Amino acid sequence: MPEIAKTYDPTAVQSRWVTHWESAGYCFADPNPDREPHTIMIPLPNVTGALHMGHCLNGTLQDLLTRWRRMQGREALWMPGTDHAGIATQAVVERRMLEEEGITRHDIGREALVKRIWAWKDQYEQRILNQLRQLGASCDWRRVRFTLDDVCARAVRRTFFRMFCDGLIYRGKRLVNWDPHLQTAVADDEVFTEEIDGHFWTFHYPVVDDHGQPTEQFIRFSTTRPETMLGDTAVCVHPADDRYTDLVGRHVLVPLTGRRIPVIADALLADRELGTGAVKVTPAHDPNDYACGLRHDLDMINILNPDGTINAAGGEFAGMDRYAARTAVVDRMEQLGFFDGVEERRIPIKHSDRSKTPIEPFLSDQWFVKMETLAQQAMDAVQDGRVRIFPQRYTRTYLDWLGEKRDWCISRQLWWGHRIPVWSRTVTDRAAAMDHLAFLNARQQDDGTITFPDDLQPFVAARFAEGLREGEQLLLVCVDAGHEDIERQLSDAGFEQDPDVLDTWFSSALWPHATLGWPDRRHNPPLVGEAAVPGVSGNTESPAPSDDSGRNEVLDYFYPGSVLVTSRDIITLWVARMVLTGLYNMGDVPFRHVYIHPKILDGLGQTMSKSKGNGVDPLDLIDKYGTDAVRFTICSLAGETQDVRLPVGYECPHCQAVTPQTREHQNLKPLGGETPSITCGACGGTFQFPSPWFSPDEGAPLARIVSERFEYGRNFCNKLWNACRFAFLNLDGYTPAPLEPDDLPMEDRWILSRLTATADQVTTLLDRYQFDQATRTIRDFTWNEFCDWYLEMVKPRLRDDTARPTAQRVLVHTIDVLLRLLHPFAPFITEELWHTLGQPAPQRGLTTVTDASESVMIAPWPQMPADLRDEALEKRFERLQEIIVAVRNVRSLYQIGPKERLRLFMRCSPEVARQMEAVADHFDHLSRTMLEAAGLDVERPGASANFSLDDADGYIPLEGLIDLDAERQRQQKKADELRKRIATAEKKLSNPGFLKKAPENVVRDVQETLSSLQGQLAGVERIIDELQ
RNA sequence: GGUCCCUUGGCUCAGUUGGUUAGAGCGUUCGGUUCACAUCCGAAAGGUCACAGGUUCGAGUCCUGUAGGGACCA
Repeated sequence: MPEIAKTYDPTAVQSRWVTHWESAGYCFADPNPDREPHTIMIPLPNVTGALHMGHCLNGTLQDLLTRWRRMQGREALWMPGTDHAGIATQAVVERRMLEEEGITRHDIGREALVKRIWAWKDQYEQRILNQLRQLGASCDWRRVRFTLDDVCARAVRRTFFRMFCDGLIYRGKRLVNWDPHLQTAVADDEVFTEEIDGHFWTFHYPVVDDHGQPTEQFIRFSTTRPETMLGDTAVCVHPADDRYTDLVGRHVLVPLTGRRIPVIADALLADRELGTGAVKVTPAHDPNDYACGLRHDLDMINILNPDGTINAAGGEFAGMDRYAARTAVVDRMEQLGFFDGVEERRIPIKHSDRSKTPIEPFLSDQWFVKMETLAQQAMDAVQDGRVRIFPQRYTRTYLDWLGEKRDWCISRQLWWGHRIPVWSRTVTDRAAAMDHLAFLNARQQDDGTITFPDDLQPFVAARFAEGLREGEQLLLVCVDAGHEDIERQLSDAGFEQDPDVLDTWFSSALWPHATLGWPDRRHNPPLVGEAAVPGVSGNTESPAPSDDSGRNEVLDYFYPGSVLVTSRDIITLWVARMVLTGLYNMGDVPFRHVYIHPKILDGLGQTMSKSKGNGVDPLDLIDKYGTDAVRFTICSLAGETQDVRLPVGYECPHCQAVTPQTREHQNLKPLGGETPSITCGACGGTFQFPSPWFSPDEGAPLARIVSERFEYGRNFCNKLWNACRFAFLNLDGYTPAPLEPDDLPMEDRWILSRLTATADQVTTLLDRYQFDQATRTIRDFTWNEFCDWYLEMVKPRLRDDTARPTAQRVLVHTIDVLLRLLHPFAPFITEELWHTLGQPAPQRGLTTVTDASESVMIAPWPQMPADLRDEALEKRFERLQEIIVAVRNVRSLYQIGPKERLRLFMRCSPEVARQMEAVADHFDHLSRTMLEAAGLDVERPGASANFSLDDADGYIPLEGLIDLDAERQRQQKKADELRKRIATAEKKLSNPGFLKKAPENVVRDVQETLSSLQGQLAGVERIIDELQ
């Protein structure tokens, strides 16, 4: 018999099986015509930092689905990989560089910075993939991809090229968040708002007539940024504002620039209630003004240089820093007599998260994807059900966002990412422009389109765009991947590649087909360690080959995916874009289902995020509670509506007291000084703690992160472990043999019935992505039915030579099924127990005996025969449970020790009496009670405790222990309660509306309840009588 | 400003299309070292389902409004 520890120790078990599963290749997925595929693409975590509990939930659910489908016989692919996350990753590396070496990217140049970022990426990619492995993720690790690797890069180039050819990509102006300190644009989510002390100035502009001559009228307005007056191109009022109606359509003069600008009416920008009701409009330096500028076709004047100084458009203020210019502008306006006053005010200012300095809205040249048709197609796919989103309410988020059809800005002024594959040079004369492309034999057609010879056309395209200056033309040439020779020739001919890189989402949008090798239709995608097949033909249509020269079977087989598992903030950023590019490149959706899981919040209710410093490393919790406990708990929390709040604390390494994590802890950083530490409130010792901001000092006392919510999972694992431990200790002499279910004792038939119901229910719940309920269902079965009742009931049989073989077989079979059911939730402990069980019981089964599979991971998902379910039996079993609970209640009430044997008398119908007698043995060992008598003629023995069920009264003689008054009171209370319920039921049944309109079965149920309650009341009243 | 979500015993949460007596874990109280498990076993206490209206024979569940909390988009 195997040695088996008294407590489940996860650590050793976990590392053993991670290695074993991988070397056995169970998680590899390859095209297999005999199986239906099941594909999950990981929502690629970015390489800025380590994974936190949000990713842990995300990964756990994907692994659960993957393992479940694999057991169901599907060829289950879970594709792993990471995302380069352009801005975020470049930002961390730049910040570290600045903090540790005091240098910026301009000091080291593009190539060196990118090299540093690659080093960072290598480190974190490894860390992330390791975290996933420790979580038990059964990804196909041979297929790991990274959004900047060769395979993904080719997909990016091809997509860009196709969109360029289709006229879906264009260059245009756009307001971005400009960080003048770092001289880069930052994304909206890299910006935070902070209130600072500022000023609110009021000025006025003179209204001028058609000849530019001042009239007597003025318009007053207020601003927090006076320097932007240098770029004003309108003054705006509300169309319904009577004060200004006559001024709309006329002009005012900007005194600083001498510019004559219109007074316009715009209900979206102007607010009658606010200040003077009039606002200045600076379209090039304010998002709202920009939108207004587009609506009214206003001039957009950029007044800033990239470093935040005023440019030539600022006239006399040119060259001044924007804040110096602000003072100078106010002074000048005052001198000129247009200044009306100033007040102190708290002003919300947007700051760059990267430099912590204020950002400026800044108009710049960007690349865009036209969304009109692409977005419509992506909407159609959800509306007609080709993609279904669970829970359904999130379809609205998706449709609303896509419905705006705002063009997608895909360029980023960064160095880390896919460089935009466009080479350009300015030209003044379109007709002569083809000379620059003579080496490619380019020709301009009558309609202005530029064509290339047939052998070049599939991978080179060119077009004109507006240049930076008036009248200037830009000749754009886009080249597909794999044609470095042409790129070189373009450079030689004076073309320059665009310095910007593509938005990260552009590459992650392609993830579902790029990782499967698209656009290569002739070769399977390379596995880790293999080189990509070079020289893929540059056919823009990339059709599946019709000849036998090779097929990308992986793409054909695994696309489209089955389900995408992610959280709701990703719906717009990523889900929508994946659908869009999937339809565009593949002509089919990237996945059939999207499952949106809750977000993990910290103890303060903020979402856990890499940038907030409140992330909890799952490995910390795994270290404390074990992987399965973490997985099981987190699954149990994954409901449909609520986010998951996860308060954590630091466990003192000296005394194990827990200090709850606060916002202060989250924000502690060394900032060049000592590593932060915490003083324990219980023992006064100090310790360091894990943080995303720094590494603890070598050898310093280190707290680990704990969260008592995971005790739920840990306790469950231990319970399961011990249930199996008990079984193994009782499997001496086990022999496999087929059983006839109908011949089994009641408890066997009951547990098999319950097991069948449980297996069915879990399957149904997983089908609906109801992970929390599935978890609860399994736990309830395991703990409350299998352990609390079945194991207790089977104990006597395991000690009985005659009964033992059958008991062992049913026990083994039940555990076998249970381990399989639980495996997707808790892979490690189930695998360990599967192998432990395999030693005494290598062959098992109920009606047919087979060899157990070599791993539970590849064992079949339980599908129990429907006829094992016996609801009538379950009903009878419930009565048995009720009686035992009632007896235990009496024992507890009268404080009778567990060893003292009680005697039980039951007054009930002969039929119930027969059933009681059949299970009388169970009374003895489950409640240490002898069933003395059962039947209609049973009389209450004197001095006994009493209880009353639906169809039976019970008496337990307790000589000398019964307190008559107390007993009477207890029964009275019970009777009162019953009368109340009877009144409720009677009221219902006397309601004609209820009888007429309620469904028949509901009425019948109430009638049955009533008679049952009346029966119980009669029993209690009889008992009360007898107590007199 | 728009959209969505949440408010159920001390705490954290379930509650499927409205239908018998609203459940669980933790915590609390009482009692337990019977040869699987004290990360355990047995028993118990504890809820006018945020508030106000409405629909309905019937509302924790559907509708409207109010208050508070949160998320996403602008």
